[in-house]
Amino acid sequence: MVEVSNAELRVMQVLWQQSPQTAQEIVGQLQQDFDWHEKTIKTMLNRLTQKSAVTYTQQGRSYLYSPAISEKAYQEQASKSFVQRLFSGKVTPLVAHFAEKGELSDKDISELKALIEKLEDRQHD
Amino acid sequence: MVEVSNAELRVMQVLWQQSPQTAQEIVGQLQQDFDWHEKTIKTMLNRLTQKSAVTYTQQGRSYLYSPAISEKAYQEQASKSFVQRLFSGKVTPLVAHFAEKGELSDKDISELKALIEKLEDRQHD
DNA sequence: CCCCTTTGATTACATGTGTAATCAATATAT
DNA sequence: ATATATTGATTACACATGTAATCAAAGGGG
Repeated sequence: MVEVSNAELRVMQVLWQQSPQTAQEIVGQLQQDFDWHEKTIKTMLNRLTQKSAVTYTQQGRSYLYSPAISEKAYQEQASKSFVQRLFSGKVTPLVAHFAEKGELSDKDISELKALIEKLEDRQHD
Repeated sequence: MVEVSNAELRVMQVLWQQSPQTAQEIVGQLQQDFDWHEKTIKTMLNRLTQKSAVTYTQQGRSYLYSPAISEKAYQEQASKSFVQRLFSGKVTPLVAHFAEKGELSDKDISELKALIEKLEDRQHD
């Protein structure tokens, strides 16, 4: 399983949003949100390619970068291991925390409700 | 916000389960689950006290350790920042992943349902 | 053709983390 | 009292991470 650090994740997210992109484009995207030096971002791209989390194709004198792992796959893997570590694999307590802290909007609640109903239907198989 | 590493979290969990405990007891607990050297665990206790995640009271020649932050507080803080980082703060997509992967038992589903219903009631205020 | 710019590659360096070993103070056994 | 064992404190060391600077190769401008 590819380990992506916190800062590296930001780079992945830019690539998940759109790919392929040149380093220059990626730097542009990230600098809209973070105060990161271009060199710093290049280092991350380098490390991400080394970990095979990002691939590239030569494009003239520069590269075109793409994610090598999908956002969905990453989210699933990371969520599972997070919930495992903190909640012994149970997701309900996590949701309960959000609920308790009033972090759920009405929209969130109805989405969750819809999700649960779909799951209940599936139980009747 | 206190940053607790992965390995350190294991120590915290032992203390959350029961406290206070001596280093020896903590080592005993952890070695049931992990192949960690006693020295390693002592180091973690030391680092945790330095970060003020764990407190202690002198007990003769040794210490009695206790968590300085509650499990609940830690879970809340960590969950919030995790969901923020990966899902822009939305918890539903995380639950959806679990659902999709069949990680939810019937019991999980009914617990979630009960939770949602309670939340809906609250909406009627 | 030669110099400057751009781009990825390499190197740097402080701090965190996993994983211990050694040290120093103290209690204990003989 | 002295040697030993125990306990926390200090030191060690490799690898990860955040944050860049420098290097080297390759194009572009004059």
